[in-house]
Amino acid sequence: MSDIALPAYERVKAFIKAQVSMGLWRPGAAVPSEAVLQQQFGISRMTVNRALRELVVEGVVTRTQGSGTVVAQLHRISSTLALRDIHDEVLARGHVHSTRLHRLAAVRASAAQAEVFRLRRGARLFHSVLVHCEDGLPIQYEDRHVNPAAAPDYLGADFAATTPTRYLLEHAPLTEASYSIEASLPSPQEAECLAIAPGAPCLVMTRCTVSGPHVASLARLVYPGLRYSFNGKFQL
Amino acid sequence: MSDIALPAYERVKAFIKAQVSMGLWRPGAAVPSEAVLQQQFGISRMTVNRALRELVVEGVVTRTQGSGTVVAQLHRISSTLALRDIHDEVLARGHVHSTRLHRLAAVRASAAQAEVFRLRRGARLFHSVLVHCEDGLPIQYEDRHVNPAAAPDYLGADFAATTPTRYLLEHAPLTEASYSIEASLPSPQEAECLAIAPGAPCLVMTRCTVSGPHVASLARLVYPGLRYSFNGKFQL
DNA sequence: ACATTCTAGTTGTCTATACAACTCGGACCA
DNA sequence: TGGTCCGAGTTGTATAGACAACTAGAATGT
Repeated sequence: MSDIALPAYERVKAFIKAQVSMGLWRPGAAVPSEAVLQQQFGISRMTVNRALRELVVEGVVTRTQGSGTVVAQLHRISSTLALRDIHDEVLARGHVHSTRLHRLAAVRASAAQAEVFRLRRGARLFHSVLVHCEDGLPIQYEDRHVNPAAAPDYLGADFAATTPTRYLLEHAPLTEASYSIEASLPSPQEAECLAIAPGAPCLVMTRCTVSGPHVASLARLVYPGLRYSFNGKFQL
Repeated sequence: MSDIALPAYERVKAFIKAQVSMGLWRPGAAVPSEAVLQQQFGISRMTVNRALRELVVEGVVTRTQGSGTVVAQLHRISSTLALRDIHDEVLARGHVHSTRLHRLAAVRASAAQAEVFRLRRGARLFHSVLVHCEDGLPIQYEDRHVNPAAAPDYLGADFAATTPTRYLLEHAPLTEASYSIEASLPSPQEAECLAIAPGAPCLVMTRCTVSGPHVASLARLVYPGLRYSFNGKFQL
């Protein structure tokens, strides 16, 4: 097709992927050793090694030192669910993004919040509530608590010009993040802000980010179930 | 900590990640060239090159031939949402998995289905409906259509002993998959099978898999929103 | 029969070198 | 002024060789 002079390591990768994809090499089957592939392709071992290492990262094969290389059991969907700023996301779809700020204040941590942030109960936290719209239609209700230690000037941010996600990425470099996605019903306030019925199902993403030594932020992101979906794709 | 004699390329990776994580090198900032790092660490250029290539895969930096290496703008969450068999998933949690088969039959493709499967309307498809339980509690309603060309013996599979996901992974090697996650309300039948109220919100994953030349399967997986969530984690 | 040792084969890491491909800015020229 | 060319710097790919670390099975000895 479009493979004029593909690099050698890509040729090796393509060859192995083809065998797996066609079902000739089934999960658990042995892949030829580096020495064999080196001879078959007439290239150096380091080049073969690079190809196989990259296939490990892609989840196509697994390798064991001393033993050999085998086709991986389950082929992962590497969905790379990006921690993407919703502003960019909307723009990428060619639409207009706008924001309504509902609340921006300092609060005291509840017991549950204190535990998440690894602070003591009653410690100072920042609290922001925004609604994000795509072409005027609400698509995300963002309820966020922020650790002042990670972003001391959070209350002074201009959320007409930037989003909390972007502000935090820029002021509190990300070292770790975890999330959970579930379905639930919106609270009365969330339903009103999103302009949906109280019984309309919603996608709720709860996201916790860590920056250096601090738990930086805990966000509850509510999406109207009928107007939003997470999508992903995987290719061998 | 636990870093006695880390490989040289890991030391370089750790060094760069630390600079980024601590905010000393901000997104867009230039990373020292391979030649500079080579001298600083007293190692060969190939080793530095490996470290930087791996950081590209991990989404920490971006590189441009001729220009240089810079800290990536947005740090991805590489959640590797696995196409994991629900049977294994339940077992991994230390619980008991069981299955109820509701339907297993050949049907004719609707117009919409024909388009997804790239077949003509009225073509033969297999249709299976199962409910998966964790410790007896329903957690997934699985409505699946399968392309006979990809798995001709699907109707003969023993879904008391295996799951459709596993059967297909074994009989139709995966080359591509796409999915979409959204929130919605269950149909009356789905609500009954999952033993939830008709108004209870659900997570719905629609998943399409491709095997070689065939679109192999289209599945609608319904999870009770209150009993299930997708989780992911990312670490720099 | 059992435990130990050895060995061939495999992957993991690293080096020094080489050339190709590309970018970007400055020098040069019209 | 404006365009062209060149060259230093950078990343991309590839090689041949070396040694370390590990596995699994064969050979050996008790």
